[in-house]
Amino acid sequence: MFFLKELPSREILQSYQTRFPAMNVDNVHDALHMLRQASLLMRQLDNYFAANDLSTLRYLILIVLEREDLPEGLMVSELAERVDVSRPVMTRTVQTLVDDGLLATRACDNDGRIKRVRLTVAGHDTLNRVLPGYYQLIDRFMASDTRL
Amino acid sequence: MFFLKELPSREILQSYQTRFPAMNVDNVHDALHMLRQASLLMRQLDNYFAANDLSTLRYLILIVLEREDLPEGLMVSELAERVDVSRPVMTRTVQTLVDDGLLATRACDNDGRIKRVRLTVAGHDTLNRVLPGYYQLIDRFMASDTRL
DNA sequence: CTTTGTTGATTATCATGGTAACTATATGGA
DNA sequence: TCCATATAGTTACCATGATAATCAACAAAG
Repeated sequence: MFFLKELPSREILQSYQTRFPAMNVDNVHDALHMLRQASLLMRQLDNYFAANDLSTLRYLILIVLEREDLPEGLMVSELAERVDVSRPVMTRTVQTLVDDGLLATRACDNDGRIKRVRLTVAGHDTLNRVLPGYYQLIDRFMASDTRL
Repeated sequence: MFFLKELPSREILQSYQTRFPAMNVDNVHDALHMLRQASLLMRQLDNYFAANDLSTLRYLILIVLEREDLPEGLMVSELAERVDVSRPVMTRTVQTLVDDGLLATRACDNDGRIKRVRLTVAGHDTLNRVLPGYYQLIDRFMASDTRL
């Protein structure tokens, strides 16, 4: 994600308001502020995960699997649904996590179409290694956030 | 951008808190909520711009140029700086906007390295066509937002 | 005036998101 | 049973972000 370095001031938004009366200056101002804050936090998170051989998506897959904690694991399509990403992207990303030893897959006995994905021990370990710094990063970001 | 469909409840965050005492439950909760809201709004904006032969980046380039309103226009690197995107991406995207007739470029007289980018009439028209719906979309999103 | 370094823009390549189309398996009705 | 349809996963391809390397033009020092 990315966003404007310098957001439009309220004065500039006011001038747009005369051109487009439907707009609400406060709502637009708040929305732009939120988008920028989210953009900055996402960038920090991306960098943090990248420094730990992960990505935001790879992390989310691990955390979802840990949270569900099903011995059978989850289907690729269930993961895609929960993380809100397309199935082809999930297929590809799960494959890289299997290659890296953080996930394991098994064919389903009853249904030949289904592949079940679960965390390996290394996957659990990676999560435990990464989570403290993740929470710390969020804490610091929110503490320094000059919200309205 | 993307994000979890279902965020961890406060209870789940509490249980993580016992494992990782450094984390602040409220901060993490607020941060995750913000990230998801931003993700949902970004998706709506992306769809809106795509339906108007734009993208978020293409829109931002147009709005920055209109806001600065310099007859000479802006350099590619100045645009990249303001929109917070890499210069190669800016080069590529400016080129597509020139191809579509929304921007025009001119070499600088004094300095052969510099290329100045400015809005065409069609570029201005596109902005004016797109802005009302853009503000309306943001207004509606913020109005429906169940913030904390 | 030439060499050296800097700056603006671009090219090449990679990463990671998406959609469309395909394969294999399962399911349900004629 | 057999065919039509649906579902899970994948493959192929495209869009758009990044970084590293390259090219051309400028500037400054010897």
